[in-house]
Amino acid sequence: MIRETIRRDIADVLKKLELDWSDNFSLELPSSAEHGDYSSNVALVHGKLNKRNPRDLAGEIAALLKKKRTYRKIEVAGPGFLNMTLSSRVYHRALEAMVTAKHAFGNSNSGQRQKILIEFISANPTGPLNIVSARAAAYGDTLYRIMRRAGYAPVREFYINDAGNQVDILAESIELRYRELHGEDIGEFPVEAYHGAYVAELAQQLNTVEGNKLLHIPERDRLEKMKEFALQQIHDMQIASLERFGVEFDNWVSEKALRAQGMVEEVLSFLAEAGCTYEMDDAVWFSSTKFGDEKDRVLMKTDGSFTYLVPDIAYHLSKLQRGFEILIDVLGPDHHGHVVKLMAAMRALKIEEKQLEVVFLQQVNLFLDGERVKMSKREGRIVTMNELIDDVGKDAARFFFIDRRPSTHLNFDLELARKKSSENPVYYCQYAHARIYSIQKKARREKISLKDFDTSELYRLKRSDEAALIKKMLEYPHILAGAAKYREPHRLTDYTKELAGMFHKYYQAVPIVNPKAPAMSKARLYMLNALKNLLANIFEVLGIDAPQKM
RNA sequence: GCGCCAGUAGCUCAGCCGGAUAGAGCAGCGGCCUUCUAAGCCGCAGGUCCGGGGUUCGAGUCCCUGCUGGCGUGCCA
Repeated sequence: MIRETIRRDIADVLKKLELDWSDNFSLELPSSAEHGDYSSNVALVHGKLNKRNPRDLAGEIAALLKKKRTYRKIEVAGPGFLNMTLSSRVYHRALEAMVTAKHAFGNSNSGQRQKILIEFISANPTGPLNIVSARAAAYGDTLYRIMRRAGYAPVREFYINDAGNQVDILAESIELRYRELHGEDIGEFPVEAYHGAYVAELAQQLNTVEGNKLLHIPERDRLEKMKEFALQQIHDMQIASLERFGVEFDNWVSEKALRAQGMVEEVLSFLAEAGCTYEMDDAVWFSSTKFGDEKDRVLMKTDGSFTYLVPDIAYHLSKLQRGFEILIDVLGPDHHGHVVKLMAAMRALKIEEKQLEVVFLQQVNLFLDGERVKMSKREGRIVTMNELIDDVGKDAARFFFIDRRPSTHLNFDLELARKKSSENPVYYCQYAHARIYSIQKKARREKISLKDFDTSELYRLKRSDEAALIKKMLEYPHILAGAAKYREPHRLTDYTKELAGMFHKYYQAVPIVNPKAPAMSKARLYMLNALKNLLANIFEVLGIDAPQKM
C-alpha cells in the first residue's frame, strides 16, 4: 500500500519532468535509519537513461515530491539516492487500513489471475512418502497458498506413475512376500525388489482378503491383481500422510489413464510430424540434439514399449491443453537429466520455453546428535513422512522445510525441530502470537477495551520501535508478492522471524497494558492486535497453527 | 569429459534479480524474572562473501576463468 503510493508519486513526478521512463528502479528499506524510511535509486537509473547528472535529477525529483504531504523529509545522498522520510500520519493511516482489510491484508492481484499448474511430489506409487517428498509437499503446498493470495490462479496436481517398470517390480515384490506367507522358500530377496516392511504388510493384507486363492490363478492375472491392490493401498497411504501434513491436491493424474486415452501415441505422431524422429536399431529415436540435448533419446524401445519420456511429454502437453499458462514442476535433485530431454521436446513442439518452470529441490539430510541419519532406499531404511511428523510435529516440519531456499541442500536438525524454546524458530514465531493473546487477556481483566477506539489516538505511537514495527507489518504485501513471483516461500519465514523478533524486543521494552495510562494502552493494543492478526494470517499461509497459549 | 545446483561468522542460513558501514539464529562469554508467559530480552566476541580477472558511479549479487562439494549424464522411473 505504502510502496504503491510512493511508486505512483515518483512516476507522476517523472512524467512531469518529461523523462524517458522505466519502472525498473528500486524502493527499499535502508539498513540505517539515517537514510530515512525508504530509499530509491530512481535518479541513478533515470540519469543514465536520459543522460543526465543523477544528483541534479535527484534534486529535481525531490523538489516535486516534497510538495506532497506524504513526505516529511527528502534528501539526496551519495551518487544520487533519494532518501525519504514519511510523516507518521501516513503510517498510522496505513495501519488503520490494514486493520480494516482484516484477513485480506497482504492479498494483491499481482499475479493477474495467471493460470498456473503446480505439480509436486509425484512420488512413485511404490511406497510410503519419504523426506524428500515431505519437502516437496511443504514447498508446493505453501507456494500454492502464497500464489492464491498474490492473485494467481494456481492448481495443485499429483502425477501418479502407475504404469511402467517400477510398479511391475512392486507387484513382483509383493508376490514374493505372498508366496513366502504360504510357506514357499523364495530364496534370496532380489536386490532390485522393494525391501520395505510395508511390502510384507501389503502381502499380509492381501492374504487376509483373498487367502490362498491367488496361488491358483494364472501368473499374469495374479500380478495384475496384486498391482491393483498395492497401488490402491499405497495411494490411500500417501493421501493419509498428506492430510496429516495439511496438504491437499486438486487433481490426481494417472499415467495409466493418460495412456488409455491415446495421448502417448499422439505425442509420437506430433514429434514425427515435426520431423524430429527416426528409426534405428529397431527403436524409435528423438533427435533431441537439435534442441539442446547432448545425445538423441529413445522414445520407443526395441520391445515396442515407450520410455518414460514419452508419457511425460504427453502429460505436459495435456497440462497446456487444459489452458494453463505456466507449468511449475517441483522435482527432486535426481531429475536434472530428465528435464533436459523434456525441455528439448517442448522446444521441438514449439512450446514457449518460459511456460515450463522447473524448481529443483535439493536433497534433505537429517541430523541427530550432530550426526547424519543414514538412509538407504534399497535396504528399506528410509525415514518416512509419517515418522517425521510423529517426531517433530507438522508445524516444525513444514516450517523447517520452507525456511530454506529451494535450491540449497537442507540439513534438517531433528533435535532443534523438537525443541520447545526460542532456539527453535517455529516456536519463536508462534510464541509471539500466543504472547499477544495473553496481553489481550490481561487487557480484558483491566477493562481496557478497543470498542470505541478513535484511530486519531494512534499519534501516541511515537517510539522508534513502534514506528519500525508498523513499517515492518506494512511490508507484508510486498513480501508475499515477491515470494509468489520468485517462487520462494522462504521469504515468508524469514520475514516472520524478523517480525516476531521485533515484537519480543518491544514487549520487553514497554508495558502494553497499563491501567494508569489507558489511552496509551489502547493505542498499543490496537497495533498489537493488528500484528496478532497478521501473524495468524501468515501462519495460515505457512500451514501451521496459531496457538493462543503455549 | 559435459550439464545443473551450491560455496557468505565455528555451525545452519538470509541478503528484497546492481546500491550506501554484509545480516539473523544456533554454539561461546557476561548480564536481566516481586511485572502483560524467562518458550523471552540486553551486551560482548566472531568475516580474504572459495581464488583470480572483467563490466561501472557502485559487485556477495552480473560476465569470464580456475578450485572444492553434491547431483545428473539408462532402450529405469
